[in-house]
Amino acid sequence: MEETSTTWVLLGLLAQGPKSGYELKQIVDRSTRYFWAASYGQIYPELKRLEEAGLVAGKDAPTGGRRRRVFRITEPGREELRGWLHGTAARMEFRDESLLRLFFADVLPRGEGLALLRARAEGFRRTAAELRALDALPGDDPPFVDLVLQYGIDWCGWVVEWCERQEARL
Amino acid sequence: MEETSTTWVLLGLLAQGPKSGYELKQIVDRSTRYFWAASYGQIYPELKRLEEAGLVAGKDAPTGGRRRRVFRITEPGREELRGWLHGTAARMEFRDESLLRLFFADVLPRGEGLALLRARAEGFRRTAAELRALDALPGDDPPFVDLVLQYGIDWCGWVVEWCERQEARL
DNA sequence: TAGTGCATGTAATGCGTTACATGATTTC
DNA sequence: GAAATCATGTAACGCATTACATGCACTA
Repeated sequence: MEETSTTWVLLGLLAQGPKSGYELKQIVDRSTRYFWAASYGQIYPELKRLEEAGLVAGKDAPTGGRRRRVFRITEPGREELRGWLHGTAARMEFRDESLLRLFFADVLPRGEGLALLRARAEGFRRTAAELRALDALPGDDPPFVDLVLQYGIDWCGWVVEWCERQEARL
Repeated sequence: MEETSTTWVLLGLLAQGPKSGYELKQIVDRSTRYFWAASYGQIYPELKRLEEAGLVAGKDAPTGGRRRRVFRITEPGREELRGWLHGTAARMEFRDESLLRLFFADVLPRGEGLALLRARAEGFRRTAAELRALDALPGDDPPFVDLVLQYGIDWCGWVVEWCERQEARL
């Protein structure tokens, strides 16, 4: 099976326990979407592909008359996941508009350029608050899940400080 | 005109002086692509659109018998660019595979999880070196262009330290 | 004269989101 | 009984990359 970018999110989340497509989307939106997004249009077809490849197994599990399909990871699926975890190639892509603005700030008068630094700091302050709220949510996350959340918070804090430092310097 | 994500890179780069589509691509690949990529398949059609909208002006400037078309930004183009620079909405998207790996590291034995931290640090050490090489290149960049490069270098350094700190802690 | 770099452009393809259709259940 | 939420799925669309076609110019 040809792996897509959603393969690993789904396999990784299902390794923590069986879930429906809908649940997977909810979880992604509260966790990985900050560094690895996935939409319904990818999740449902990909689950089908994973099932055909035998990496996950789906089972009908309706709640009342409402249809529902829960997937669990299979042993070959776990194997595949471990293989990927041991891999080294790490795709990495960013699209950071406020950084792009900063990059072109030379066309503006000095003061307005510095305002862009302030705006960037402000944006990251907001994201930091968002992540701290996620952190404060009840529920006990496994250590590495927690570590990554902490990374996000620390990173936002660092960016804010960096912007403030540069603004002061210039 | 409907703005796309390439609109601003092109307008911003052309604000620093007239360039051909080919040159724009070269510059993007050595600078903005770290936080804002653009390919030929976007650049050439977008230049055409920008010209139709009067935001840039193209002129044939062949070198010998080799055809070549150079674009400069117009006053309305500059206006448009300034408008965007003053905007606040800042799109921001990441795809960071090594972070995704870390997020799922709980399925691995402790030691192998920590190895993922080391691998991440290693990746960022390499990127830092790449950026420092760009920085060492001759040529005098405007202050904010330089600032953004410095941001990249500092950020990579911070990530490396963060990973080392966490590895030591766990 | 072969290989590399300059230069433009597009077609095919793939990735990913958005919006929608459908319908059951829960909550107010 | 209206609204929100659970739940699945797909079609249409837009964004972006890749690969290719074309051809000139330089250099080893």
